[in-house]
Amino acid sequence: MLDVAVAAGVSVATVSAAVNGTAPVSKKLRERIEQAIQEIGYKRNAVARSLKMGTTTTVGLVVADITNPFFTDVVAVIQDVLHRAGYAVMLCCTDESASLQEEQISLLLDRMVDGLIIAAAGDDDGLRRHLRGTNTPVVLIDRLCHDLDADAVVVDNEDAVKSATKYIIDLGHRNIGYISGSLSTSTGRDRLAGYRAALQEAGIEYGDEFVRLGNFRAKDAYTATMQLLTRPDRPSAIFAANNLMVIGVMKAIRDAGLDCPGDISVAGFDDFPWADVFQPNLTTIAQPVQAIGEQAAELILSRVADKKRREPRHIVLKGRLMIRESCRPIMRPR
Amino acid sequence: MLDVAVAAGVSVATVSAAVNGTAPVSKKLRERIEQAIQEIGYKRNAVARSLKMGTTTTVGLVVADITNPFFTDVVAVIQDVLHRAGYAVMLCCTDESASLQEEQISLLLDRMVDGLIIAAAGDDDGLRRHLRGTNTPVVLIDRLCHDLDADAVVVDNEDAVKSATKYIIDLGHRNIGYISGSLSTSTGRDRLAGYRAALQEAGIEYGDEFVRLGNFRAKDAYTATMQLLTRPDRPSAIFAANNLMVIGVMKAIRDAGLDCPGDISVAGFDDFPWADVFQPNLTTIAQPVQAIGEQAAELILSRVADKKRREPRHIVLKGRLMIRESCRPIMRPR
DNA sequence: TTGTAGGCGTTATCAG
DNA sequence: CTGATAACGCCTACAA
Repeated sequence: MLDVAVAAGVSVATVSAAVNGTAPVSKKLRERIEQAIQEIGYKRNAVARSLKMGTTTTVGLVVADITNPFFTDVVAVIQDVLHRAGYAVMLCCTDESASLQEEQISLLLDRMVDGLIIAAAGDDDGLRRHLRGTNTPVVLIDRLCHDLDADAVVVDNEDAVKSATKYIIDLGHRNIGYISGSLSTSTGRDRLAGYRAALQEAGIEYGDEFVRLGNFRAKDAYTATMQLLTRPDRPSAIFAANNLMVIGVMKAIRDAGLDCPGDISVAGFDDFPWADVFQPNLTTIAQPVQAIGEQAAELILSRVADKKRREPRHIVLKGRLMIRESCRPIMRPR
Repeated sequence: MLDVAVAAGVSVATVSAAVNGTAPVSKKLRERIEQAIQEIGYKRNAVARSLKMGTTTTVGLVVADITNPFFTDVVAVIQDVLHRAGYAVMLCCTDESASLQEEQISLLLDRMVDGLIIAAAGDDDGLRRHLRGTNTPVVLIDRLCHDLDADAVVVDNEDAVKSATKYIIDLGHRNIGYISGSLSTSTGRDRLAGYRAALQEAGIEYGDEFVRLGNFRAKDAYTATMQLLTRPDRPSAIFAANNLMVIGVMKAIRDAGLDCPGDISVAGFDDFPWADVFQPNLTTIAQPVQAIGEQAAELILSRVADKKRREPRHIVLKGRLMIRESCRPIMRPR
């Protein structure tokens, strides 16, 4: 910047004013400065600027699994609106590990991100500890954190799973397997609660033996499903609590020599772009990814702009049941 | 840091030395400093550090489409190894737009990233112009940029598509449709070249009417495929030049009331985790995503560590044809 | 309208 | 071993 200043024969203050439009600068000088900038190839150093201003125009985004299409969809829209607002996003991935998550958040906080959007992984304690200290705005997405009064945008998981389970029950199923996500996340807990609520409402007794932990991952879901399938009273339907796990469920069904939906019905949380193209067409719960991303981005933007507003805002959106062909009615002896 | 210094009764210089291990500090003082740090809850300000050091321990990662599973897989491993090395990654998404790409690169360069990993979108001119000026290390992934002597890790696209096309030809197909990616990317061009090479080698005449532009997107691939399917001499097989486009192709085939592989065979670039679970099991070319990510990350790391080494290194890996069930032999009248 | 000077939090250099 | 001090590049009073 100093180079530009001498080249244009002005002071650095004038250059700064011209570049940022902070103070009025005569047209003549502005032009000289523009030209000098071109010639020198000057680029403003955002690091120095950040140090002085105490703001980085960067927000940190930490998600549990960047490989999960649901998260990538959300990340894409967040990235899009944040970029439009002049913000960069630093993406971190925690691999569903609480310790990695703490590291990543530290890393982001060190770099003075202006805000943090987090899809929390694992245990809430670490999160709270890390976030309590700072006054960096935080918005939680997808998963809530108990006792942390941050903004959040989530889906009504319980309601969504409840209606999907009800749909399966209405098809005549009674033995319904459930492949659960990690219960240390709010989504894991809420979705399971939806399943139980639907069962209870239908007067079906809940049995622990029908729910198996899949940890939101295809591999774990595979072995969990295998356990279900080898039971003498194997379920006639299975619900998987996220997209990755549905894949594992389907793989297990195939390897067990079974057919979906012929032998067993399947439904899962999260939709796929290809869900209605390949067989069997999967019945799923579609999340409003676009809205989630937009709301999260706007929430963080408004927080950053106005740090004082204190009452946390929770936005809860609805999932949508996409009925396709992977669930089939069952004839029950009467 | 000053607070820590006064709390520990030492100078900031000593604190800095203790924190970074830059200079020997007596055990006694070190302990006092440690304690003061705990009490105050001091965290080193990475921005100030960056300004002083001229290094941000951050690398920029710009990809054309964060929604594409191929890219997310690669991003995940890059993120992983970079994080392990203490680097943060700033992710930007260009949506296959050249202008957006320039913006994103500017943004990253402003923030003084130590290195740049780029899956280039669109036209090469802008890229070159932006990258020539800086001496920030760059490694290109997936797509090359003509006349830019940067490190790169790519797949031998021509070879991979050639062998896939040969496989289809050996099945007896002669009219083979090709849904191409954007020809302003090296992958778009190289993959098409592979298709043409296989045709030529088999003595099949190449016809422009059988190749349609899908721009690496499902939607464009859908309409492109529809054009192919409504021809009187509709192809008996179609190859799609990436994962997103295969989805579009399959959707079009379904909507045209056709069956794959009964009526028409399909193969595509990029594998899916679920490719062998749903019907039809898709025949694909699997890319070595793990290796691509690792190599790219290590390349940028070594560049950052040692800026002087000048000769660019190109790493080219091989794709692997995953033969499944979406291509079927054809009986030809003789 | 323009210039000068001080400081953001660190680190490096050099005396003590 | 430890402490004072000068940058790093930018922005903002305040003065001219």
